[in-house]
Amino acid sequence: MTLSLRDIAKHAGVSVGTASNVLNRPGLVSPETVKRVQQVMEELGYVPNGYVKQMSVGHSRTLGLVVPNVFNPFFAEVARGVEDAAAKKNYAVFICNTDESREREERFMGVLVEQLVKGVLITPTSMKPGHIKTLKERGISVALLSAPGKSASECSVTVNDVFGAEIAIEHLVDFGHKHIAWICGPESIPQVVDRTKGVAIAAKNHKLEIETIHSPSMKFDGGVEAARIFLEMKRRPTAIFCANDLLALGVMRTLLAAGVKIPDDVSIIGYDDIEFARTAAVPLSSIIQPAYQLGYTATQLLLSECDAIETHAHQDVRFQPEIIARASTGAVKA
Amino acid sequence: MTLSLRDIAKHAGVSVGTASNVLNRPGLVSPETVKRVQQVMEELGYVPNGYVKQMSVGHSRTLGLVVPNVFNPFFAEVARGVEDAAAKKNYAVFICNTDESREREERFMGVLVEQLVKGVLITPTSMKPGHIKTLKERGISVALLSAPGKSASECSVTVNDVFGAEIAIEHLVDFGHKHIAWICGPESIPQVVDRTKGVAIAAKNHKLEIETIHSPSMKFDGGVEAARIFLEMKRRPTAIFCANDLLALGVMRTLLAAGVKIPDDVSIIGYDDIEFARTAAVPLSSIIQPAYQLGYTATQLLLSECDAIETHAHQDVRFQPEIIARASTGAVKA
DNA sequence: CTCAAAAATTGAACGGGTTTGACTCTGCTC
DNA sequence: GAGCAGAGTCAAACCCGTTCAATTTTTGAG
Repeated sequence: MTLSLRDIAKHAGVSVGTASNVLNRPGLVSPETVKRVQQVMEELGYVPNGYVKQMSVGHSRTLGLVVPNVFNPFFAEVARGVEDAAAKKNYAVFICNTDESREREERFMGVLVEQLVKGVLITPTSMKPGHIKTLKERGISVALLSAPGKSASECSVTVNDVFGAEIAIEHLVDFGHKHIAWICGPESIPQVVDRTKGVAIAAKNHKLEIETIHSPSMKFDGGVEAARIFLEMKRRPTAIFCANDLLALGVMRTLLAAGVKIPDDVSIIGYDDIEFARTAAVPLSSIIQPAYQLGYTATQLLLSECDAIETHAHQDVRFQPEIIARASTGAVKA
Repeated sequence: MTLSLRDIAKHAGVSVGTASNVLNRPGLVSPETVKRVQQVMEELGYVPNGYVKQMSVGHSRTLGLVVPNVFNPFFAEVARGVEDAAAKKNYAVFICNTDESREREERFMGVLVEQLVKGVLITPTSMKPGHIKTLKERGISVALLSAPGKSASECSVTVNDVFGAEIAIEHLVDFGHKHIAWICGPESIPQVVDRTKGVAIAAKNHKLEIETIHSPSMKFDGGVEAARIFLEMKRRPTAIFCANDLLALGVMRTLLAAGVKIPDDVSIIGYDDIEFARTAAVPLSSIIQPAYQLGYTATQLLLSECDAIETHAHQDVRFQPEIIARASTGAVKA
């Protein structure tokens, strides 16, 4: 049914070996033969079977990108960086969306191993390093995306989340806020942990009162839920720092709907600076992360490891976040 | 290096065939043997080589999802539907982002054929049906996502785009608008064509004056650009209908920045009702499409075709869009 | 024209699963 | 105790592109 290289060889009157060489080392084959074989391939519409090829060669030209939520514009931007870097080296990218679920994360690990991907870029949702060990045992390179590499057995590209949280809080302090709500996501997420650390440092430095509200997810809904909790507090903080923009937008919507004025009654600042932050009802102040860069750099690192696994030295690249102040943060009203 | 089924067989003291049967037809193997082999697999941490397996079987358990822009929340939602439906039948999904580029679309087609995906879900950016034929020749099932199936050789799931555009325009007409700008994307995109049709029908029915502004892309930037053109018109329309929400948000931002009041000076309505439409500076009126459903249904259809290719009858499922009116549309000011 | 070196080509082995036809046991019937 | 069905197991064939040692053809110097 499907066309095999043997069919091509037969049609072109050459051996399989020669046909294979036409594809992979045309230098070894005489120009006329190359032309003839290529013509037959063209005519019959031959496309090599990638599975067999990769099996024969022993490795693939695919990468896996495992992120908690592709639908978060921040990760979308990261993914774009990854794809561009991968495409440059002719790699394809398998995007895996774990939806912040441990179970899905594990399922995908299995799929990736089965698919014999060459390398995996992962933003771990759970801190469990077991997965990564499993991958490495199978000879799959791993790079950590926006999570610090602790094991020193893989590359990582991060943005300084501790610092990012610090400058976010300091921005609020500049406006005179002393009582601040910190809406954070699941503590299994490394970024959340670091940002919480940053909040704590800033709180200590400036003697702030921090109210932590836990959201079960880093998504829009989580923000809606957190805002409800916020609204029920008897003594409301004057400002809110959210672990990402999606949360912040959820919070903003809920607060506005409840008649809370932003920033007059409450200031809000998010994290990630996704495209929609600036188009929000009240343009959202946020912390800028170089998302595209993050993905691009991580992929370059990963591919350099794949290409030269022996000589490769693991690196941790760290970017610095910046603040972008918009209308959602302002001075405390008396 | 890597563990093969032969290693497992040797360790468990059985033949390769039996080991294979343990994995695939445990019914044929005695309970004790199953247990013993499984134990060995567990201990040694065996993961079957997916490539070989798929090669041997001749097909994979992967689907390709080819969309113009994963980063558009609408497609993100579609993708989620696809993933859920696929996961239910234990398929993995390869997400391919064409970025509205013909070249990328073609490149991915090659990758998908090579990867021997079982089926492909595609939202064609170009109208070129050649790709699809190529896929079908290779025995890969295809389903069209939100594009009408013309060839009757595949399933399709669409939302009635002609009607959607009609109700959008009629909504504007209800507010007294007679002079309307239609910001449309590349005409190679089937949805754009249909929506343009709907605009034309409504224009005829209500004797409207339509100004068409072409945007090179369906993305945020396209909206920014289109808005600049709009601002330069000597006699500005009183309302704008955008081919999708991303465009509309780009337009909105640019207009607001230029001091245009929405909806007092200009009404804006988008298409897709992405999550961010309602959180925009001026909550955006839009046309709701059942995005998740779209993806889910298309995948079910595709998988039913994959499972029973002979008995499968192609279907065209068509959803109806609905309008959601928000603050961005209002009556014409005198 | 000869012969060795270079170029081109061949064909079989390989990889790691699946599948299948053959074979060996059981346990049962008559 | 012969005959037989069915369960369990095995070994070999197969899938298809890659690779490489072996063979054939071409080239060109002497």
